[in-house]
Amino acid sequence: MLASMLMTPAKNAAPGAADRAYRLTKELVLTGELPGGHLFSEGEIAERLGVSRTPVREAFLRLQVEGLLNLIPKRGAVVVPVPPGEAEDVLDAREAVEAAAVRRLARRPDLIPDALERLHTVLDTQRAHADAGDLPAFAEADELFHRTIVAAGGNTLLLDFYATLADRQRRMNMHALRPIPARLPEVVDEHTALIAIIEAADADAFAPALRAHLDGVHRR
Amino acid sequence: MLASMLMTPAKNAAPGAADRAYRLTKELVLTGELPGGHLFSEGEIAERLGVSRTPVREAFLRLQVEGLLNLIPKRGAVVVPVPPGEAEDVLDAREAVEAAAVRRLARRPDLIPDALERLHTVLDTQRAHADAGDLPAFAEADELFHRTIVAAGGNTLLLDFYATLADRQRRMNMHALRPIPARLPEVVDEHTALIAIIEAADADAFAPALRAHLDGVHRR
DNA sequence: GTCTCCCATCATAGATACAAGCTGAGATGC
DNA sequence: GCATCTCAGCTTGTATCTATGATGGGAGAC
Repeated sequence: MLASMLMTPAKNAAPGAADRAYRLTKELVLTGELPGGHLFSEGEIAERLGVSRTPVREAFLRLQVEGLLNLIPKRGAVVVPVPPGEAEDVLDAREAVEAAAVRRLARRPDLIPDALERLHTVLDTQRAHADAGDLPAFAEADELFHRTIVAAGGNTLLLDFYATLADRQRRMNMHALRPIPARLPEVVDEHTALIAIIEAADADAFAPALRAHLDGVHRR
Repeated sequence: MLASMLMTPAKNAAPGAADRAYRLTKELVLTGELPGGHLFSEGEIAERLGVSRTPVREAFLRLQVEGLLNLIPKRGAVVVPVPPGEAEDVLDAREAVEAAAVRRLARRPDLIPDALERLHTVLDTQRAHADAGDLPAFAEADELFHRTIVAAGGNTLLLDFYATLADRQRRMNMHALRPIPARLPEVVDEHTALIAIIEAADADAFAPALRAHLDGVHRR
């Protein structure tokens, strides 16, 4: 399910018409190209990809489960609009999930060294992107950093859930904020501080620090 | 998405072959009638329900997204076995989600009175079932109690996620433990204590109390 | 007896065909 | 002009059909 997790971007040797339909449609929704509330049909996507309706149907079902599409029985599919308060909900959920991962680490200190190594690697990458001023790459590294924290906890359920949160965050950011170049070093510093807290296995200190960090980045 | 949330158990006027297939298959997996690791095919379910394979395929896809089925390209569907450590993961996740809900309540005290009323109602029901010694009803009320806490937080994302956790918990309990009659009053008492903490809006006290409670019930 | 290769069998993936429901625009009556 | 009725067109839901891939068991070589 999270197959493309840590592998190189291009890998899937599976052409799979259903997957293509899924990815395309999801991308259209997440980027806002299909705006919230928009009604469209399986046929449109099918034609656009040159496939039959069957794989598109499959894609729509997955997206409905993810809560991005609302399938109306004999009418079509509507893009679920970003609900009011979604930003708050996503941030709360992210905080809860990441904090849970760190709590687990505090209980299982043997997992910490490996986690630290991965986090430092990601952070180095992110710092390089910040220095280079590459905003998209920076944002991607940022997402990877936080996901790495969650992955370090080793809780598959939380990791999968976190992936859906990242999707929603991406969709929101599309319409709202983009990273401010001047703040990039600040973000890197805060990440460094988070790593220090993880290293100290101080689970109680992590949650407030993370909240402050997320607030600063996403609620300015 | 969580349409059947608070409505009476049976209601959906939509016969929908796809839904029937979904519910049947999910039940077979959750009850363990289809054991973990078992390989089966769309055709079996299709024949059993007297429908074509198409709606069954739909059901299988949903179950794959939920992580209960693993669809192998040209082979069939295997029931994902309960992974080792799943119990720990579910409990950690439940703790994280419920605690997040209570943190939100602590930040939004205006939501607390309504939450308390709902919780007391559910708890009364549960107490009655305990007195009557109705174990299944007690277990159901127990699940509703905890879900009510999450719902009170008003975070749709967390509530939906929590529903999937409840499914997994149900599946695990099928193979492992069942409630011990002698402990029922104790559970009610602990729930009462949790409500008191919510009433006091003491978010910091909630997480440890919940962990102790869940440990007592599910990790004895 | 054991290993290898080949193919009959079975399962999915996708395309196509068909049935049934919803909707909105235009016709109709007043 | 306005309300209502009707129906053509579009969309989904399900069934059926075809192509392709995977597998396991048996024939045959050794």
